[in-house]
Amino acid sequence: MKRTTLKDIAKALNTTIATVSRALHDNPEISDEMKNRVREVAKLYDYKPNSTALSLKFQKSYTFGVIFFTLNQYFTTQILSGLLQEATKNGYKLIVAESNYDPKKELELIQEFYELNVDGILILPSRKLNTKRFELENIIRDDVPFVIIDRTIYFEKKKIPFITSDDYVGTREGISHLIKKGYKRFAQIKGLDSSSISNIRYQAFLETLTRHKLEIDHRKIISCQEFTKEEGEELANQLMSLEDKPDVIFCISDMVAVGVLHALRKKGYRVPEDVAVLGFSNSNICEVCTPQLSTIHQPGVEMGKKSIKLILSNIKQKKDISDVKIVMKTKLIEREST
Amino acid sequence: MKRTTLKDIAKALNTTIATVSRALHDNPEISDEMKNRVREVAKLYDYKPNSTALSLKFQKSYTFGVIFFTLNQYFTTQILSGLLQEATKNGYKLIVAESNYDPKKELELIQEFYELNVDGILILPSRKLNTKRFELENIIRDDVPFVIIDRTIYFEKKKIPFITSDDYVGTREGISHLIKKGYKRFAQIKGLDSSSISNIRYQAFLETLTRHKLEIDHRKIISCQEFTKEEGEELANQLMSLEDKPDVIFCISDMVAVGVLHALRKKGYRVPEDVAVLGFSNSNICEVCTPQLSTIHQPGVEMGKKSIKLILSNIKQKKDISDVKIVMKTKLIEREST
DNA sequence: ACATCTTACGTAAACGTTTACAGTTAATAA
DNA sequence: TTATTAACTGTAAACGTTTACGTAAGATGT
Repeated sequence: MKRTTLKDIAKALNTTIATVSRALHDNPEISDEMKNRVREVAKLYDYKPNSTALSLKFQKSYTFGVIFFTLNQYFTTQILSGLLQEATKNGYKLIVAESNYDPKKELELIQEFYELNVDGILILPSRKLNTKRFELENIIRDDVPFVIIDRTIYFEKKKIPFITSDDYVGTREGISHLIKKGYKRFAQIKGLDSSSISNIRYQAFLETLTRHKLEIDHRKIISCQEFTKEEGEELANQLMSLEDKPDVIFCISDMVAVGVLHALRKKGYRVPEDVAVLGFSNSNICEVCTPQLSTIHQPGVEMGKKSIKLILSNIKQKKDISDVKIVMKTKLIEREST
Repeated sequence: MKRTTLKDIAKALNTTIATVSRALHDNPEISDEMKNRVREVAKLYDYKPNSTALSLKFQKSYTFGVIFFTLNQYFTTQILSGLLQEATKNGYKLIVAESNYDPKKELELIQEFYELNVDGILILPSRKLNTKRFELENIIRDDVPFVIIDRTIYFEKKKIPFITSDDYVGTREGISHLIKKGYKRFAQIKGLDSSSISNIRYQAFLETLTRHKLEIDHRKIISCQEFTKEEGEELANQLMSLEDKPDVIFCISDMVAVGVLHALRKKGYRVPEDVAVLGFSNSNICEVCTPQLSTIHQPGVEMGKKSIKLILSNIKQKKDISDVKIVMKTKLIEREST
């Protein structure tokens, strides 16, 4: 029942593990006859090298650690799929962990990954991790590649590569398209101020309106916390109770946008005639809701793949990736809600 | 930059690694003075035991391998969440892999997991793996616990524990509730005949109708393959083109049900007045679509947790789990579509 | 005939741990 | 005084690999 080892094969052939190891690696110092005998026995015994021993020997695990703030979103699972595809394709495994938005847990998980001798760490940090940026910076080791996905965090001393979607351009395209359609009174449901992503979209929102000489009404720009449908409903009601009601509600996430749609329907507003609603991410719910939700597509799977490629370029080709900032193209997806 | 090892500490204190190891394990044979000195240096050097070395030594990795047929469904990611929570809580890691419904890949991944010395394997098998049951049976090793999630596969010689949701009772509750409401002409969109899950729901569907003396119209029972929205639309159209149109469409998944809803709306049928639609799983899309989808809740997170508990009961308490068949309660969730 | 070079294999150290067993010293008992 | 014991620490093997180095035998060159 025990796994067969080099020792077993050596014993069977009355030779040493060194010879067996070399034979299996097709080392030129080993005679063809011996190689054949070794291979035969190896096959017979179904020999498989012990990867733990190899890890110890070579000080690498062929494993990446990945931390998600949640796996409960379509976008994050798309990233996971991309990561898995590209990792397994290259002979790497993924140890997956979920931080549930807890920055302390995120730091702990990073520590744990180091103790596991992972060959690299990828993280989708929660917004809150930004507040622990200093701790994060101090914890990150220089000898294990580190990649930040879906967020941009800048540090004092260290340079850490990140990979995001081009939310700026995505937002600009979405908003300017709506402007062209004649919408004028733009509202935004953004995230908290501590979120880099939210801020980028906010900036793009503001600047696009400004460039088109549209007035910006700051009472129409509000923040949500949990990104839930319920919150979307609540905030939509809040927005529609303004005297000057918006004719566009640009949301931080698709789920929030769905909440907005529901609230609008309940109040009798027509979408997209009275109010246009624009989501973000292009998750699977966009085609499910009524009206179907226009949104800005983030290429989750591709981001995952690219992240692995990035980290592998550091490991395999020894490329310095500390300066890399990958920004992946987004795409406006027009459906019924705009 | 290198990790500090026992050797480093030993050298610093001019002693041996054995003493250091013992001191760190609070071995009574070591003097308190030595223990203190060792601990001090260990702290100073930020010593962390090398888990790879421990894995090699103890022949365990504190790692489980998990195989998903897809991570692109709400239900499967819920299971993943549950698995992760319970695993990390117990100091275990998860290596995650996606088979993308490819039975060959599933078998390969299992092999790979064995080579990685995982302490256990959990799998959500694709329906197609059933056809490779023989290969699967032969590949499974007796010394590494194996758990099947969300599917029931019976083998010739081996006994493998599985954990599923009680789809039989769930279906029965759903259908009989609809019967009570006065619906009479039941249609089912089921999966392929090779799917154990689909068959259980099919049986429950038939038997519930029979018990209530309702006629079963086999033209109203059709199969889908990909479980997509588009397929749901197509099959709904097919069902509604029968002379004797159904007044209930019971679907194999929520996404299929959403497709059905869309098709019905396009054709002008009212839901739930003309046709009731019932999904399965209670995924996040149920509250998103219009009308909101009634469904049968499967406790994904709990199933994940329970799976880890099960496998740990084998590992830690040496319980024989080969006979275990866990069937978790489902729950009818009534929303607007019924 | 002798040095030299190949060829083919063995020895042993290393990766970082744990732990059975073997010392060493000092204290205690006879 | 000497044997016994207790308290502490060191030695070395083991987990399964890889690989620098050593070595033996035969082949080649002069």
